[in-house]
Amino acid sequence: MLIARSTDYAIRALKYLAESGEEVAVSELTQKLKIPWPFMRKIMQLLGRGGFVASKKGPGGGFILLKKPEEIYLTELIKLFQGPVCLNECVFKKKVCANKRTCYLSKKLGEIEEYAYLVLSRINLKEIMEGGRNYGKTENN
Amino acid sequence: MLIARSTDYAIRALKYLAESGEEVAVSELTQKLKIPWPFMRKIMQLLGRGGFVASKKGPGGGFILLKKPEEIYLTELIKLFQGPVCLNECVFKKKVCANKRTCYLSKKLGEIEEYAYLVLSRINLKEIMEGGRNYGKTENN
DNA sequence: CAATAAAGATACCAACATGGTATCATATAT
DNA sequence: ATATATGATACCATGTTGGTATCTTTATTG
Repeated sequence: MLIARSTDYAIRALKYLAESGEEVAVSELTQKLKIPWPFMRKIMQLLGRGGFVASKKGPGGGFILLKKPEEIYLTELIKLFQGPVCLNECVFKKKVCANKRTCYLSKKLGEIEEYAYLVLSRINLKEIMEGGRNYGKTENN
Repeated sequence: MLIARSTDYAIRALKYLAESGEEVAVSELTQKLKIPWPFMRKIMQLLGRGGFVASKKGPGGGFILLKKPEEIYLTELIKLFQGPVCLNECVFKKKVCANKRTCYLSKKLGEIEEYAYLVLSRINLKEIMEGGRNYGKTENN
């Protein structure tokens, strides 16, 4: 799977922050986005460490977007929540396959990965917000 | 990950069968390919059910290739061992995301998946055998 | 025909990743 | 001072996947 749940939640949260423009507490996020509270907190903390949002403690505190939506690229979020985009890691993690360079399959998988990265690295939050008018709304809303 | 360990083992086994041309027992496969015996058996059984190989019981029995290498496509093997190639399944398995059709991200992920499928569906065993002269040889051999 | 060598079927186990929870510490507004 | 927010971190639950074990069935061969 290219996009994990955590990444998806992060996108929704960032989108919400972008639309709000002001400080938003996790309690609000969790209510509006219907995402489990402690999990949302964890995600916001990571976003903080990743430099996407700033946090303010205390009453009235919360999170605020640090970057412009058009500066937030999908690959960066994926990297933060799932590690580097990778589709072709050789099956033999430890004793790495000796023939990485000459392996035909590895080459082909590499091509796919490259393409995937290219597409993903061009997608930014702004695009997502505009392109999918209803991103992040499930059947239940 | 696009290719799981089981699929990789299957490819190696098929390659071995193709090169051998005759009935090969799991015990031989397991020795030559350095793959755990019971796991190899399981994989061969699946390959049998998938119609890639025929089996013969009893002494001297084993598995023999049913198709020509150029007729064995990677996507079919992947489907057999990992299920359908899928990179963009919506995170919300049960209550499926209502906006699949209008979701911008889903569209983009779909494009990637399509490309991946295209590349993979064109790769056949013959190509792998020729292209990667040493496919399936790890550092230890 | 008995013994043996193979596969068929199936249930089980272990390790790891991921989604999700809980708790205690720290900062800040009022 | 107290309430409300985040920071850090450790823990738990579930699913997937790699891997194992066992019992049954079939066929060869002496």
